[in-house]
Amino acid sequence: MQKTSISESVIRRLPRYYRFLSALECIGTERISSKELAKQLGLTASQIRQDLNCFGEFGQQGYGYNVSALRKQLKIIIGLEDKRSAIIVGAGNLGKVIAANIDFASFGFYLSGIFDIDREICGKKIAGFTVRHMEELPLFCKNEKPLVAVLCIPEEAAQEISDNLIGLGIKGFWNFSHCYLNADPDIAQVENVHLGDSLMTLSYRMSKEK
Amino acid sequence: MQKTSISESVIRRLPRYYRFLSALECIGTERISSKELAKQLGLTASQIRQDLNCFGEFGQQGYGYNVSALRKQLKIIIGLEDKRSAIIVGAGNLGKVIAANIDFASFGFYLSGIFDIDREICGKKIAGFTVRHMEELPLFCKNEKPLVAVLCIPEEAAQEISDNLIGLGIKGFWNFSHCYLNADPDIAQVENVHLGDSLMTLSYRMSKEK
DNA sequence: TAGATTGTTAATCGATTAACAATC
DNA sequence: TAGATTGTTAATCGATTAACAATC
Repeated sequence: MQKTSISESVIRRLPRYYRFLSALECIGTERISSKELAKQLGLTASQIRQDLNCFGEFGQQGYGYNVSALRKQLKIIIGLEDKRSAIIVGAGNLGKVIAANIDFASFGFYLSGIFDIDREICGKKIAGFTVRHMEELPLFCKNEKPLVAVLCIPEEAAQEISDNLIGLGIKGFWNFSHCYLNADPDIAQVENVHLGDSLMTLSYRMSKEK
Repeated sequence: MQKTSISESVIRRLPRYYRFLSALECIGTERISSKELAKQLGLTASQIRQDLNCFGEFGQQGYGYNVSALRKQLKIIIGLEDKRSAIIVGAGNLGKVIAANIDFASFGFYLSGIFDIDREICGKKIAGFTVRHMEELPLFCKNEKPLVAVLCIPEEAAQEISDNLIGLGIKGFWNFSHCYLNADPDIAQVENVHLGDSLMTLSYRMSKEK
């Protein structure tokens, strides 16, 4: 189905393609050429054709790409049609926002539980879920077998907790704690969301010293 | 002070260097070689030396780099010692989390105001700031001259509001709305935080179809 | 058929890595 | 001095862009 190994740069562009095609489909556009797509996304037509051809031949000479068909393909490629169990670990402000605002279903996940170490928070309802204490994790994971953990915990706790979670069968982390997790890529995938780094790059570009 | 133009890849690595050096300084490490730094960060020594030499000569042959001196330099390079006014636009869940959890001062910014369009929210206190109505923005910007706006608003509103803000003198956006803003890089810098795209890349890597 | 646009190969460009003289 | 490690130039690698035959 796909070329040997897809580069990180290509993977990072897939969501943009998918979102743009979704928007096109919404407004009823039926077909689009790589040239037009490139123009709208600020890329080159070559690049888009190269990227898509990593996964198959989705276009037609002389016509271009069918918007809904290509969108559907990308949806499958990115894995958005899967239904994978996810838990949130850490029910502070950030955990709450994510539970309430991320539509996991549209990313191929469903939320199956929210955990915190603070007994004050446990028992409260967030986004329809009763927050459980982290000591319930082993049993919960044994039964529910969540695949992914969203880490909304402090930096200091992240490495230890993620190690434990790997032991409980977690295979992927969406990591909001301010650290880079150390995990064997054969065992677990880590997607770091490093808000501080993001703000620093903005700071760099705003700084006068250039 | 610096080579003609710094590549995006280098800029994205600067925050990691800075954070790692901060951690080293915390535990009292005085010097470090590019070799050791590379090992710890999963990069190559060459790359680190190349990156740093974009900005100056901070090391010493036979010794390596002085941790606090290099950290200090990076702090200046990234602009973290600046004091730039920032506002939050959109005081929903996300705006609240950012107001409460991001230590703007450590990134070279200070929060000067929080705005929302919903009159229900206006007047309430968030992180010590009284939420103001967005119609106060023109006057506020004229007086306070904020440089950066953190956009915590829905996708549909983002382009229009950011255009208005540019008209009011805003020169940079930390954009949490789920869209890519269209802004002339000569006029305003945009740093997009696209949580959906981030989760999609994790989805891709977790998907079985490979 | 003629025009358009793909998939794909070749050329270019830029970023990463390796090598090494300079020097602390 | 000898060993270590830098700054920097050269070599390699990979990603992007250009070109074009295939074909709808």
